[in-house]
Amino acid sequence: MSLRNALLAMLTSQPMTGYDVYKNFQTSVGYVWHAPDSQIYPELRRMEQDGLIRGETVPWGKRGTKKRYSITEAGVESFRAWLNAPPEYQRERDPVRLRAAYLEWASPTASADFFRAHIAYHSARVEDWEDMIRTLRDHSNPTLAKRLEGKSEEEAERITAYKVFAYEGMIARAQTEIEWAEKGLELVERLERRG
Amino acid sequence: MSLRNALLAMLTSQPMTGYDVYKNFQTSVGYVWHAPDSQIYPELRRMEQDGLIRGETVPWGKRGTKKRYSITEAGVESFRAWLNAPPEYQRERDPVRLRAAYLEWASPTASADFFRAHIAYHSARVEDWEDMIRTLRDHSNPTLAKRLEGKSEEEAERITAYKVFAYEGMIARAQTEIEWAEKGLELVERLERRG
DNA sequence: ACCCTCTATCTATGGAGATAGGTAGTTGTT
DNA sequence: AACAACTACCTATCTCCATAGATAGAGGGT
Repeated sequence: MSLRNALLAMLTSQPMTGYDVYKNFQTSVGYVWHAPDSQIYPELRRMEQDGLIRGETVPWGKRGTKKRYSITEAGVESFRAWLNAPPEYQRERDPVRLRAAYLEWASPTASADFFRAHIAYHSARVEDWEDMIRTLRDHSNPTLAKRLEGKSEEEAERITAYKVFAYEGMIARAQTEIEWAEKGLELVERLERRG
Repeated sequence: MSLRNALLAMLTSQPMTGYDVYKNFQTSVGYVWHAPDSQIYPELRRMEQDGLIRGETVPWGKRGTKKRYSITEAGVESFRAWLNAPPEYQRERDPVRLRAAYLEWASPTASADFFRAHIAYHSARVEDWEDMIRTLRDHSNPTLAKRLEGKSEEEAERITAYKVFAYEGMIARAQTEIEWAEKGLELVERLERRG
């Protein structure tokens, strides 16, 4: 049900077409929640049927049309209910740790490469999220800008603070992964040196 | 494909029935990779068809039978290939961070409860994993004990070290989550006090 | 003999998501 | 006029996983 709430979250900022949402999922929000268009369009249709959003056909060019969705009162209610409900946790399913636990079966080179790839991946994510925080802080983020229209200084600060804090959480997690993988390299070095 | 490799990982220790695997997935290995029996039994059948494991029907009581699976050479090969291949990363999909980013829509009480639940959940996981590390270190873990049979002191140390290191990674991640959620409580306190 | 719990396995349904296509109109460039 | 690139939306298939059942024998206690 998180996809549905990710979509509602976006539509609380402004009305959007499925394509707009898809584009946002590829860039900004996509760094927290990703979804392909083949999942977005059908879900939007279902949400309209459930009365959470309302779609209106608007012209596009001479002959073309597109459908722009707006969140309804029921949609806002549903989104609020999700945020106020206690969180649910998935069972643990961690492919990286699963592999790490059995590295005695891998070659020393592959083990080291594994940790180096882990560091590279999370370093790249840290940069993405730091960029994201920058656009949130200086309000150059268009979705946020739209969201803050007509809001008081205090409200704007509050809204921005939660978003920045969420991305800081992503960064903290990634940095922990990097530190762990660096220790992993040392461990491989120590255990496999004598081989 | 990680389920398949989690199953292979278990069967590198000793031959097991589907039920044995299921039990282990609920306790030891389940703290890294969880799977329900409705997923385990069919996957084992598919793996047998693919020649990765071999099943033999063994008697159980007077009339009953059960099927015990052993890993084959091809299975070991496939497991090794997985461990030596570069890791693949899923797209980001983080329901906790998604919620955190939109806490301006939640009530202050619900926001604080959300972070407290996050702390409680991860604290419980830390205890589970610390227990797990204890049973690995003192070799009271039966699956590990079986795995270390006939191994040299050095080999045993090496095998154990990777498993401990994997769980240390889980703990590090959980502790980062706890620290983040504690900062979240402070943030809620600061932002919502004046409401 | 009865009952409970554990062992051992199976099926069925549905949601979520990945992957890989397809169609059609628009806009801008050469 | 041709074209590429982008906007806008749709479909199909497949795997994974959750959830919720069902069946049947084993082992132990009352």
